[in-house]
Amino acid sequence: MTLDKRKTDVLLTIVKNYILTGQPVGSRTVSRDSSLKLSPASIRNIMSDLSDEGYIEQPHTSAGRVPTARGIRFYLDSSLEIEPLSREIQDRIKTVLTSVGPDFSQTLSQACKILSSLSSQISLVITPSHQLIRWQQIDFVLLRPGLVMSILVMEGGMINNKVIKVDHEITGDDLVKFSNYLNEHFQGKTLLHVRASVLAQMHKARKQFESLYEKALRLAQESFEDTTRQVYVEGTHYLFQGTDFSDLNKMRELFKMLEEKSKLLKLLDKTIESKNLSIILGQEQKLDELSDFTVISSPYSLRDENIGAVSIIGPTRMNYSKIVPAVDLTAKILSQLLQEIYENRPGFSGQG
Amino acid sequence: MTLDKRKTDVLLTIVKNYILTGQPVGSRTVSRDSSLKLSPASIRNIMSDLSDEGYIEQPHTSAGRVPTARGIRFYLDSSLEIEPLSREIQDRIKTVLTSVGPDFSQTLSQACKILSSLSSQISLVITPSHQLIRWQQIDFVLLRPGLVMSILVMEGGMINNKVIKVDHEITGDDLVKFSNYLNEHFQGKTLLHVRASVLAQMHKARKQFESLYEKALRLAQESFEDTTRQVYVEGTHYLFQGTDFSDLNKMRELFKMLEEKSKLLKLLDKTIESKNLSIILGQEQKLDELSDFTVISSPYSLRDENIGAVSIIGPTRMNYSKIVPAVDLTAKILSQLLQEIYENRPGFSGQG
DNA sequence: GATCAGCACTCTGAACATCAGAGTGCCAAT
DNA sequence: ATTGGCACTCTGATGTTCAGAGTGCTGATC
Repeated sequence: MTLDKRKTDVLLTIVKNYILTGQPVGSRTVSRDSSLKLSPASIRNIMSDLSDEGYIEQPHTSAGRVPTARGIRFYLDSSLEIEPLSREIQDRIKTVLTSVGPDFSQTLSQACKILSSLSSQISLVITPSHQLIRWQQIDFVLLRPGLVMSILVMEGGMINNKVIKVDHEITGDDLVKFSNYLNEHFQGKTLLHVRASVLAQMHKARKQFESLYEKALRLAQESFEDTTRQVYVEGTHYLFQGTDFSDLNKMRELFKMLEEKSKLLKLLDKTIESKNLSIILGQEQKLDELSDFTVISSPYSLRDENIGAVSIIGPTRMNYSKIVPAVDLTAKILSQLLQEIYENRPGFSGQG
Repeated sequence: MTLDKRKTDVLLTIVKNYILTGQPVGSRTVSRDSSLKLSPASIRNIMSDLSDEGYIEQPHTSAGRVPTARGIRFYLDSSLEIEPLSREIQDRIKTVLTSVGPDFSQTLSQACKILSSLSSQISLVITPSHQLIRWQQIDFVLLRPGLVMSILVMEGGMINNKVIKVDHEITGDDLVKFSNYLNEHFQGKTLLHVRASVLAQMHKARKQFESLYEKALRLAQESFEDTTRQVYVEGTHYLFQGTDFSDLNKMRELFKMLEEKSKLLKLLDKTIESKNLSIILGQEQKLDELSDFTVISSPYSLRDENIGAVSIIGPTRMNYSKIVPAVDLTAKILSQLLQEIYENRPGFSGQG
């Protein structure tokens, strides 16, 4: 599905102009802005072809052309030149992210804020997938008889708490034994792996282990549940800046979606899988809540494995060449930070 | 600032009608709807007086009248008849709130959700003020050398975590000593009190205590900081339902505010102080971000002391007689739950 | 055969006029 | 005090006109 030089040139001129102005683009504008020296009449012929091929469309007979999702996609794939971020902005992101405390979830929250303010768009950041991240240590604290808090420390310094109901007979000493046992056996594994092992062990447990360890495993399993995953959302008010789309319904749908964590997680988790930054056009994906919106998402990683993602969401018509590198850099810096924390962790420095 | 029977009657008719329709109310409508049997012409005279006294105003010369903040306030103070909630809805709130796990912050989050869906408005719930709630127990967990997690359990079962940087020399044994010391001395005090005591003790510490306890106190102080307070927000999309106000700017301002936790907390914390439910008219309070919006907020309590609040925020024109009791009841049930948890706590059941 | 000037045609959106409807204020009659 | 009547005002819907922007097509030109 390639286009010849002329068509490409015309299409890109249209897309760029549209992104800049938000208005349909006419043949005369293209003739003026394009590098090819053609009269509007010739341009019109080319535009007619592009319409037939589905790259652009007319809101009505006598309007200019507006790029379709396909047209935007072509632009993104073929010619998105990424403006390198100014040294100043790079430093700003870096200092903001390194200046927060030792709690990595706060770093993520900060990443969300800075990204939103840099891009003037809604920003989303998801905490690491429990499926993918390795754990480092688990602790249990007896809050009162029958109630335990589990504290799960992951590689990279992320921390997860959960309050769990247990038998009233379990004592603080039991909990220490539990955590020792679990730390010994499962350190350095992903939660996905741990959960599978736990289930397998529990199966065997009936014969081999005393019931104490059965309880430990059951407790571990509950701690690993995905309920503590988070989505940080910032900058919702930016949605009101593009006053151009009067379609309040679309906005409402979006806000509804932003409140449904599970839906957001499902969408963004998909972007973790792709190696690099991904751009999702709502129109293209037939996502009702996202029609007219675009998601730009880039995964962050630890030990070269993607575990989470930072994203922005905004109107299809946005300044990609400015925003893409911002999302990209934020993700990269997060990865770098994680790696540093990982390498400095106690007891592991020096060895693999 | 009382009004005679006739004026009162006319004003209330106007307010009720306006809340119902959102449209300016004319003299004929009032004549028809009001209980006094007066012709439109007479009504007009009364309305003219009400205008002069600032209870109602005209959008333009030939429009009907719209109540001012003052008019709404009069309605709220004088004649708000609260529809009792149906048994069904009462039960629904109760079951939702009692069905969540042992973590009280999840109960609060659920309260926010159910309240938003019941009222079809944006709902806000704030976690207990650290100034006001008493603590029950503190624990420390050594995450790695130099990094500690503090776990603060409050009366009523609320739990607060914080990750704190400490000296690398502090060991797990030290932490146990710390928590024993703190639990012994400060259990049952409010955090405000504890913080003051800690500061005082630290002053004396130089002479009387060994440096270990100085460290304990310093750690305690950091755990008590207000940074972990939360605001739950749900139902933002409901703001789009009243399509009538095209003023996107107002909406944008509101969303901006909803993202600023500190500002929200400041606003809502004030409502904790009042004994019962309070209604804040943005217009009345000269709150820029809230002009045209109303906040209905009711405190929840433990041991007859207000510690937090549940609220909804919506257009000035909303169904008060339906929403007020919903907010009220939600707060009451939360208080009840807290009380139950409090009374069942271990080691205290039976004694004061 | 690609290019393009020229032309007829279409559609939008702003400007303007018109008009019914809703509401007001005031006055005079009851 | 109450109210019917009347002149007045403002809004919002409707219709008309018109310039502007853009298109598609045709036929001449290189």
